Amino acid sequence: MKEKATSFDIAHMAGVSQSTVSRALSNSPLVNKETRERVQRIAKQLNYKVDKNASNLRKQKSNTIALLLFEDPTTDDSLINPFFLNMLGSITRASAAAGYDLLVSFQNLDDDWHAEFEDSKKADGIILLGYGDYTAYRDKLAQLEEQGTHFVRWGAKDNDHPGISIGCDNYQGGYDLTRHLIQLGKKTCAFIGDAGGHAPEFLARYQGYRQALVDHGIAVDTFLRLDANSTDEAGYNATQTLLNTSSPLPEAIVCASDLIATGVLQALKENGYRVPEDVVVTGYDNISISAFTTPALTTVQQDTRLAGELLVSSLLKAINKQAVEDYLMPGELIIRESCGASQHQA
Amino acid sequence: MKEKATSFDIAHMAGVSQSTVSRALSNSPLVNKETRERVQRIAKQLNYKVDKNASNLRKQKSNTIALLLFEDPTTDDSLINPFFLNMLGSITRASAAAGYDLLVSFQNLDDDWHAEFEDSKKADGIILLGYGDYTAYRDKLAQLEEQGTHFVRWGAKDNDHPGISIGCDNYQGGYDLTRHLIQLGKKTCAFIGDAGGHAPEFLARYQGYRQALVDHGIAVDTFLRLDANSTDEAGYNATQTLLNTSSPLPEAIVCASDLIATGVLQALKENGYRVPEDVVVTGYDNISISAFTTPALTTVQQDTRLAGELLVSSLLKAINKQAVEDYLMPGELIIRESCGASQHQA
DNA sequence: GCGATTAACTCAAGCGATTCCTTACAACAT
DNA sequence: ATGTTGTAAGGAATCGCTTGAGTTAATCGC
Repeated sequence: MKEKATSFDIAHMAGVSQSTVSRALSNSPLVNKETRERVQRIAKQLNYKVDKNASNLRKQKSNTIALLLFEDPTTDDSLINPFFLNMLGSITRASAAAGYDLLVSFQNLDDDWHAEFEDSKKADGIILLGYGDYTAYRDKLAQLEEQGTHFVRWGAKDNDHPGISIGCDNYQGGYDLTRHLIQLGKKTCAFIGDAGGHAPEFLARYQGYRQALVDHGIAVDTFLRLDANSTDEAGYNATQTLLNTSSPLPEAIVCASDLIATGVLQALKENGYRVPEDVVVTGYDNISISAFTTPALTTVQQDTRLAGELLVSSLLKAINKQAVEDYLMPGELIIRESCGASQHQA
Repeated sequence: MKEKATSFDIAHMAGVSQSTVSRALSNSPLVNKETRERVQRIAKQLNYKVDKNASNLRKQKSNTIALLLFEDPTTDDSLINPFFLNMLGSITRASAAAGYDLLVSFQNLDDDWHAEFEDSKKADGIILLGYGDYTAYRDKLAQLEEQGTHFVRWGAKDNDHPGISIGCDNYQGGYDLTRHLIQLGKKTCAFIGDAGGHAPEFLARYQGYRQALVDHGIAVDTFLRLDANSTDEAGYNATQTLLNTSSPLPEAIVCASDLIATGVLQALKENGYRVPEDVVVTGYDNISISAFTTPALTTVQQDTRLAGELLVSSLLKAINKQAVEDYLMPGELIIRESCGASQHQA
């Protein structure tokens, strides 16, 4: 195996200095067009590639974004929430489009993640992704900020938290969904999902749900609010609880995520209830599964493609010291069979 | 914002030379235990992290794996096949466990990917992931090999291809699935999936299907073989074609992937056919959707966790110049309702 | 025609670690 | 006292590239 070529080799072959090679390869106007093309031709011939480590070391920047995916510690770690998997896909695309490499890493919220990436110069900035109770990690975020680390966080803006946030308007989504059910004539709505605050997203969805009830003069019944983290299993269990404690069954069940909703559908089916005839169900996220359940889930779609692009572009702006603002994306109501509405709406 | 500390700063504070700091931080036995601990303590205090670029440059190795995900150019690029998304998750975990960073990148098969990563010293090795017709890219793989780039490829071993492969035994999977249907009494089985060779995985599944038919004395009817790439839409369309051309309907439809199978289910439902009563359907991959379709899909599960671990560990072995062998993992038959069998089997 | 401008390069100083090669010093045997 | 180990640490040369400063030689203005 031949040694890998360096810029000196190219310089030698092209009969110019090594610095000229460097400039030529970065299309600097400081070098004559002919020389530039000659150098580039030779470089291509030798299959030469700039050594990123050397280049980064010298430039003190890595052209790399680190993506930290936080696993929900409360769920089985063998599977990632499909929603985040989609986000990962879209972030990958967006950063590639911006010419940045993407370093992906799974983290536990408890780990020492806050000092790993930008400090070691592996990345110019960090994207934080995950449901999760950032509250307990506020100090770590604060430390990131104090270190001057550039980062963006997925989630709704919370004034308590340092740093910039890109997120979906979960409150509005929960509101829209619930209002839709009310307009379909449902008088009693349960809510299944961890609204206790571990996942701020879920809490916001709950609050939207609650406000919709209030605005339409429906009393909020705390017995109709059940805890569940974002798994189908938790949804299944919560439904069993609901069936045991609440009689008659509410007319609608609003779930904090599609994953929960699938478990709910399962439990209802096993207990002989028909959806949407006996009870209507809604999810949240519009993960790929939700179009294929029976009945297909009415849900709220978060635009993961846009989200990925916004996360990346905001981070890059921050890196380049431009002003960046938090952004709250609207969710889109996706109406399918599980809510019992027949007409579709864009 | 204070400047980031370098090893010189630590050296100065600890009253030792910079080379001693470097040794102390890498736990070299060449430095006295007390000195080592003192240096490490100071480093932690200053929140010092070794500069990866400098370190990598000097060591000529990056402790990073590049994952190249090839998109199927024939499908809508906005969505990634959920199976590969799962693989991505498991590879991420496995490489993190091995202490390697993971650089993720989406590529078109047509791009210049073959010379990007290891050459520029961004990664010590490459994992190639994607369905796909590697045939047309054999020369690129060969070039990788010639450059001395370390890489592992997801997919079945093909003697035509350079490099090592980790894959699932798609032939056996297709065989098992089809035999299962035959044992359930099905006499006519269609196959939907691109068996034309674009996706070698699909071809192997088809061949297994075919052999099962032959072994049980069932004639292979080429009219019952339909083309479809791995999308639900393609499955839907193929089913329409099947309904138009084949009468009566075959007793079973074997699909090359779960995604295809969901489209098939959809089309059958819209045309008033019941699954599994009128016709049974099987998928392949056991993506998360397949447990939630109605009826739930009988399919073959590929162990993505094991696959990820094998890909990573094989690559690391190759990097360390140890012998590596191709590996063909067995698939596991997952029996659900769509094949009409009532009993479950592990 | 001569100083001033400009285009096109070359020089050389880092970037921050790693690591081979010395050196310093104490302990021990001769 | 002299030579021989062994242990701990320092010196300094890289790794391959980027970039500010310095050097030519040609072009320009008046």
